[in-house]
Amino acid sequence: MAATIKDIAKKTGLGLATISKYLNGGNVLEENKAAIEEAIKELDFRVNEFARGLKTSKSKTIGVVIPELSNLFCTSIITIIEDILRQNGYGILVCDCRTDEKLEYEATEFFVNKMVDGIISMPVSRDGGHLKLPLSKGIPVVLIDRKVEGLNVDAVLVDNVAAAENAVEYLISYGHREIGIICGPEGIFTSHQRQLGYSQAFIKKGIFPKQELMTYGDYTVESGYRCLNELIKKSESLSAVFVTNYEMTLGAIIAINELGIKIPEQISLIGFDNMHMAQVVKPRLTIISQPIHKIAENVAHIMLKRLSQEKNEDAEIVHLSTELIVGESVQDRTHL
Amino acid sequence: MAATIKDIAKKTGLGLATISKYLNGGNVLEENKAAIEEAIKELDFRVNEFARGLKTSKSKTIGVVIPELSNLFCTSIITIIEDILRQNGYGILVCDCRTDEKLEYEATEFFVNKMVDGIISMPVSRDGGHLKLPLSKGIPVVLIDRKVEGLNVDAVLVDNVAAAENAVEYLISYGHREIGIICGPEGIFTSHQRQLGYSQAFIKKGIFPKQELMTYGDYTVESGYRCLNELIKKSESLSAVFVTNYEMTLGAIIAINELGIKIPEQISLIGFDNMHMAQVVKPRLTIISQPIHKIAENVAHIMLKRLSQEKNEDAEIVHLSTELIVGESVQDRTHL
DNA sequence: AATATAAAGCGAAACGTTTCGCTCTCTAAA
DNA sequence: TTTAGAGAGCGAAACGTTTCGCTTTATATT
Repeated sequence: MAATIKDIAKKTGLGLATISKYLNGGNVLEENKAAIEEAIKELDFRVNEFARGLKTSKSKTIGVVIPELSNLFCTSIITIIEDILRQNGYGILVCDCRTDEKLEYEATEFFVNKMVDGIISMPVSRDGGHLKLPLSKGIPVVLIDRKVEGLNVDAVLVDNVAAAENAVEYLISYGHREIGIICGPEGIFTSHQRQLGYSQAFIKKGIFPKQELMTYGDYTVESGYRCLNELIKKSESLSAVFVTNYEMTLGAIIAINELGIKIPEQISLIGFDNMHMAQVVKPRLTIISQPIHKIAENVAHIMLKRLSQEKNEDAEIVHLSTELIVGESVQDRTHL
Repeated sequence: MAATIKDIAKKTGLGLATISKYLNGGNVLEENKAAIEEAIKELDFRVNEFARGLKTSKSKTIGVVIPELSNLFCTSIITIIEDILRQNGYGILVCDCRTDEKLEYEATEFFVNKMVDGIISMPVSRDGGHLKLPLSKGIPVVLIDRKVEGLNVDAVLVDNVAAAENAVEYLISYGHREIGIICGPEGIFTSHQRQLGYSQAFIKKGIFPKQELMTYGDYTVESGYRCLNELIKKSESLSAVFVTNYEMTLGAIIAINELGIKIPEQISLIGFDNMHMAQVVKPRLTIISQPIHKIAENVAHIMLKRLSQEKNEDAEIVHLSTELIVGESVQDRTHL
């Protein structure tokens, strides 16, 4: 039914190889080019990607495995990656593994069977077990947010320890001591890193971080809301809270407002991500901002580089740093 | 390099056709089945989907075009659809067209060129122009949230007029008259529908809806925040607000809390979507809840049905209704 | 015992590209 | 004028499946 290059060849009187050469950017006489283009338009010819793939073993498709599709950090990054990859002819197959290692493994295998040319993963599993299969097949893998030890794989990372440390140091420097933290889920790498930064900031000042000021959410609005209420209950003298992702920051703000507590007079707050939101709320939020654009661009470009090169060089690990955007949600207590 | 069915045939001593039959669920002797399975395991054989696709013209891939990946309504639905489709062997190619008609068109064409077996679209364009191409190629299309006039296409719809009407009627029945609405972007179908329902509720009571109480956001948290502030500025006697999506509901709540206005004593609120969130906030929110699970399931199953049938029957239009979940965010003013 | 029917298996052809190895023509250099 | 070399073009083979049409074997029915 659909036109093939044979039809184009017949119509133009040219050979198969010439049409193919045209399609793949080879040298073809101007007049023949024009003829081919006309025939293509007339017959509404589209390359059959199955046949092409059979010869080239390239699907021009990248698999993306992420923990949650309902997480703004994830989706913001995907949107940008998708944009860049599509402009280069690649489509993205997406799977949200719901922070489940088993599903993550299955999704990755599914992608390999679907013949993806590459895999982008924001890994859930600690050992990156799901990546063994694609790697053994020579399929390039780029990691987001987490390096997997022992695996020689490209990764784009953010220094989460430093991010959290900066936030807490900042609070300490403004005279805060009773600082709560709303962490992510306990098993997750970034969550652990941010908690580590929190503790380090205290330890460097010779203060021992208090266990009861650490609460664990699951990166959702609801859990931020719940954890903030927990903190308020646990500590009478709580003067500041550091929230470690965007959704939980929203939840925490809702809870604080509901309790009629004033930011920053009664409680100081440092949030996470989404500068846009932070600017619009009053008082403007002091936040840790991750370079989402840079992360996504790096991931996409590293992937494109891998896809276009033969030899696999050593893994490229990009480290990006976060920024502390100062708003008005932290009170200066040094002169109190 | 990779094993093919020829290798399996050689190893088992069986013919090519038998291996193929096995792979596609035909009748094969128990003992041969076992032999094939062993060979498959040993050689780590995986069907080459390019070759299969070349013969069958099926990619086992569905393209999904949505307006925004940062919208929870969209992503919640996609997550469920993806789950169901993957369990049936289908992968989903995703494109977030940023509410841009041109990008929507390009994405759809891109998907057609990528040989998707079907397209799921939450359409941005009014005339569904982007769907002409896939439809002309006999590629099944399922629409979410919007029927396109003149196109005989399956769709899963929610009665947004009734949803908004119910919400506003409810407010009116509780004695509210000065009711603001935070609408979505002006060009968008669902946005328009909800606004229509708002107006109808008033008109049915013989009241003429006030232009100045209608504000237009863009379905983001920031715009909800902004619109609520607009409403407060515009009307002194504002007693209730109806917000027409989840993100803007969040933004509105943040704004209300910030202004120190009490819900429901000083202002009543009806939000949209995300029951989970609505339950957790205090006071519990009264919301219009869309049947996200049902929407996604219907879309996925209609698509699967289309993919497995030869003849194309008439379009199936599923209408789902929303629910008004009563919380504590609306004040009874009838006895004031 | 003869026959019909079902089950299981087989090879060859076909799907629509890309690419190898080749030829022919034209221009530029010697 | 001769000779290289580049530019442009060509057909055939190959990629790894599925499927058509066929044969053989086993079982059930008469």
